[in-house]
Amino acid sequence: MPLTSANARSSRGIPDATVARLPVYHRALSALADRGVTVVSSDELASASGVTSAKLRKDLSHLGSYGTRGVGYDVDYLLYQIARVLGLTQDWPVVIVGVGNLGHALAGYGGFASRGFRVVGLLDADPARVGEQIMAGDQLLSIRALADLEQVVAECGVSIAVIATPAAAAQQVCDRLVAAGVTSILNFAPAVLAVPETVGMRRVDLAVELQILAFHEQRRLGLGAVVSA
Amino acid sequence: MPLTSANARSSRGIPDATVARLPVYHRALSALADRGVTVVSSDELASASGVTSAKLRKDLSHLGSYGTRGVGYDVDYLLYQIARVLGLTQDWPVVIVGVGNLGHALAGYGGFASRGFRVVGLLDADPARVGEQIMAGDQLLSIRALADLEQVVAECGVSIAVIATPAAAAQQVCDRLVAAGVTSILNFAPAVLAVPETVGMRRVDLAVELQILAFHEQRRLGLGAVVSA
DNA sequence: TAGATTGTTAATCGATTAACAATC
DNA sequence: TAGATTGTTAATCGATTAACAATC
Repeated sequence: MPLTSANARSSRGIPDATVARLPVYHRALSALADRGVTVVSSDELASASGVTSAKLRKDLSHLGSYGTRGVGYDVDYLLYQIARVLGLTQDWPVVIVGVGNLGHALAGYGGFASRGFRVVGLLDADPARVGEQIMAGDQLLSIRALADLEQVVAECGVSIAVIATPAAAAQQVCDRLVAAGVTSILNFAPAVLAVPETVGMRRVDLAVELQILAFHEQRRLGLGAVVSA
Repeated sequence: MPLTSANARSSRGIPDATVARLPVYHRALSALADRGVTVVSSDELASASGVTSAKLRKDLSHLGSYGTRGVGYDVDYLLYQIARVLGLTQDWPVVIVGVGNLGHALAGYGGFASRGFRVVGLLDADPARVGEQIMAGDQLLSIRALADLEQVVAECGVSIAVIATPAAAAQQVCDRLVAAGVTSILNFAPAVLAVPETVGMRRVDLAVELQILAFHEQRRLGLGAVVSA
């Protein structure tokens, strides 16, 4: 989903609506940089991002004054500034719980690493699989026992976890992760997870995208969607 | 990500912000129904969904008058009404292009089937894999040749496709899908896909969730996220 | 200087919220 | 009838948009 807008503004004063669009700009700028473009106008970047130039300039103005009047924006510099605001310049240690088909695929999935999410731990409940070597991004990791969950989280400073277990195990894993101090959970198990209100975690439904997509398919003639992971 | 709100209102007059929350209500209602609850008040459903009761009632009022004053909402009836609006009561044929680790996992992933997305075709470029039998939801499917793409789309009335190919192949597959009449593409290849503006497809970035998540992690003390697929 | 393009302003529009009349 | 809870109203708040002054 869209992210539910529980808070109107982030602490830095950047509106949520703007933050939600920054990754789109980041992606468009990356594509431009790959093509060797060094400077881009708000008009060009806007149409590459599918927004109006007025909205783009308004959004960027919340980050600071990174453009040059009469010229445009330096692609690399703007790319860095957006990455910084989004936390993409930081390293985010991630643990994956459940190394079945999906967990295995997610471990190898390049989309994590390229956004600063570094898989530092693979956990599985099956004792027979403990010790198995798996490629996670550019490094080889050994599957560890589920019992080591708390230890891995503490050792590596993990604050983000991916649950890719069977549905039946998901809630118990979730409880242990929260207790261990993990503050973000990406749940791929087909289960609704409960977290104590006091923890203050917000819930984001990836499935929302698919459902809205269906809705729009049904309602709007010829209006489809490209969803990118 | 959040769906970009290109259009303020859908054709039925339901605000986009409301539509984006309907799947959350749907999920909360499902959990209640599973627990045997038959009637729920706006207060109860709101706290189960993480919104205020005022917002919930306002949202539901856009669908119609499905509650009973002094009593609450019938869980099953409301569930059906929301499902209908979201298009979950319809069958959406889906084709998956690229049956590697991720494509294989997605084919078997229960989250598709339970939301009306029925996998009707599996395509792969590797001739050696054509004919291979794969479980997709509750049915056995044979992998077909990539050359059959147009035929499968036409035969099954496919309007939604999942791209799970290597990055290098993604754009070509995307072009063929669009030409064949597919209006929604869920792209898991680590590539930015271009679609002609005239097609009018909207772009939704799943990765946005991860990036916003990182942002919030960084900015807001103790405010995390539960992302559910 | 002249042309181009940013960053900001102010008006418009949609979403949220709290309060309450309607009604079961 | 009395209590409970919906559906709606009106005020508030945030987001979008177009126009333009600032400035490279």
